[in-house]
Amino acid sequence: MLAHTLTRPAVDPVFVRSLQAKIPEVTDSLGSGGPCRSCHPRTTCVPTGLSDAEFDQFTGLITTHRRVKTGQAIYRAGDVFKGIYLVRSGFIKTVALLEDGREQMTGFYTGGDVLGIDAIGSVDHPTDAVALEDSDVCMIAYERLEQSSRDVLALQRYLHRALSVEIVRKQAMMVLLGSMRADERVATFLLNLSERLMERGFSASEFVLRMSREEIGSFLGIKLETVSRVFSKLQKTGLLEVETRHVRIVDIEALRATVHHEVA
Amino acid sequence: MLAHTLTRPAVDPVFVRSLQAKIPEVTDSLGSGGPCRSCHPRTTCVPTGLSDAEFDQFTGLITTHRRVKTGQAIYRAGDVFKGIYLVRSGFIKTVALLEDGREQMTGFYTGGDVLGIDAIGSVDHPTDAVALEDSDVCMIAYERLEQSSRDVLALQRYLHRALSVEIVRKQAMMVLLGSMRADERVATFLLNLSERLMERGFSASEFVLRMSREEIGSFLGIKLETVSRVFSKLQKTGLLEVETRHVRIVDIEALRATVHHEVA
DNA sequence: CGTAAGCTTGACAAAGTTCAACGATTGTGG
DNA sequence: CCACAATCGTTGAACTTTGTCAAGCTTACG
Repeated sequence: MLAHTLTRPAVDPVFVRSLQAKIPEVTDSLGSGGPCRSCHPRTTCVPTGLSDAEFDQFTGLITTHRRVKTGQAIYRAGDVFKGIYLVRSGFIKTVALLEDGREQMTGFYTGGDVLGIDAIGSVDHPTDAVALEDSDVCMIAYERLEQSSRDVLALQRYLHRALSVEIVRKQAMMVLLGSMRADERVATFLLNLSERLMERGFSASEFVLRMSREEIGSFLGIKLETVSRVFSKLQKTGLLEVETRHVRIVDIEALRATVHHEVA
Repeated sequence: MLAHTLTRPAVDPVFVRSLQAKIPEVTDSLGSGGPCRSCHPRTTCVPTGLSDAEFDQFTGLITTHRRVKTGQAIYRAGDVFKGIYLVRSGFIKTVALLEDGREQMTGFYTGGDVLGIDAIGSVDHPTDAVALEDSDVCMIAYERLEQSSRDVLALQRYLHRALSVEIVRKQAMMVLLGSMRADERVATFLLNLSERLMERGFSASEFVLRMSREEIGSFLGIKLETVSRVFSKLQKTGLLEVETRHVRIVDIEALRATVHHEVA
């Protein structure tokens, strides 16, 4: 019953700091009761409705704890699926590769997100997962999770929710890719990012993009030049301030209005 | 132990027939041991690795068996999520609706597919499910499935696989929507359809589309006119024969080559 | 049998891509 | 620690693809 000693710390208020002072004292917290002790509890990450015993059971599932440097892969498409990953800190992209070499970004994952869950019914991973900055992930072996989610209802629900979140997000991306114009896509992207950062305690209006224009474009189904042009346009119209990777949302309402563009 | 009396009949060789002679003797089979007795077992539908007892347990999960007429909804976005559906026969589309009225097709489902699984972690359904022809679906109440998948490993795996299939399909659609040109999208769509029909025992080269050009377009992120033009072009180049909704794939290899268009 | 809905095709407009040049930022090795 | 190379980002101009609008035709349905 260590759960009451749990430090779920107030999250870093300066978002940018994660770019400089990365990798907190991981090994330390590993020494004192499992790496998840200091994880931020989210709906998508550590289940919230767990008893102390259940929480211990959950953190006990963690098999591996891994640091990845910028550019390194956590797994590659075709790798044998061993388990899912909880992102502890950092920023990770997942990429699908077509036979002819074309790439499509399928998702961005940050602290509190569940990664690699799309492989859950398969033998191997369908995508690459690559760190966009030095990151920190925990693996839960699928076999153990499978077993435990049969024993503990809360874990089963947690797993189903994580899967559902993934489906709903992908579905939302289908809508974006299938029916939005470039400026709507970019606006939606920024609003989503803003919201997710806010959930994690960062500023909703000012942040640093960890991905290149090309990666944004690949995610949104447009070219990097188009991304750049939309940024410039949004800046010109006063909704946004952009300086390379530093973004400040000036008029969030107008940005929201951009998405549901009234066809004049 | 009734499982050996199971009639998993050879599937209808004439695909078109499902448009005329729909709805087999459902009520009869309901009377004699559950509607799933006559369901075609698929990786995505009835689990294949079940013992007789497990199979009975699975079919015992079916709460409701429902017929829907063309145009009727199985559920609407916002409806309370009660359970997932197994498509027994027919053809169903799922549609996401944006605030400003735009629609995006998120999927097509036919015999053997699992429907509504994207709601599994939520209170309500995120999409509409509407029948494109008279169809037949079975509902499995989520509460019961949740319980049973904790008791029976094979059911747990089945559920996970169904969820995974959904994610992987959506991911594939993201790739299509994010990186393919109109003719590649249409070709991919036809090839997928062909493959899925073949899996179900229908002709892979000749079939009837159950959806309109507009619905295809919505699914593929292009306008109906573009769908129509691509069909015409593929016909002109001899890869395809199209007559309104009747399609015959003439040169499947060339169609495959269309997808991975060598950028000359 | 007529009407509505769905499909095709053409001409034109708009959005996004491609290619290219240049400026800015980052990271590395001298 | 500076300088230079490599990568990344911006912008312009021409081009390609797809969307839009409109008309005419076919098919399905009441």
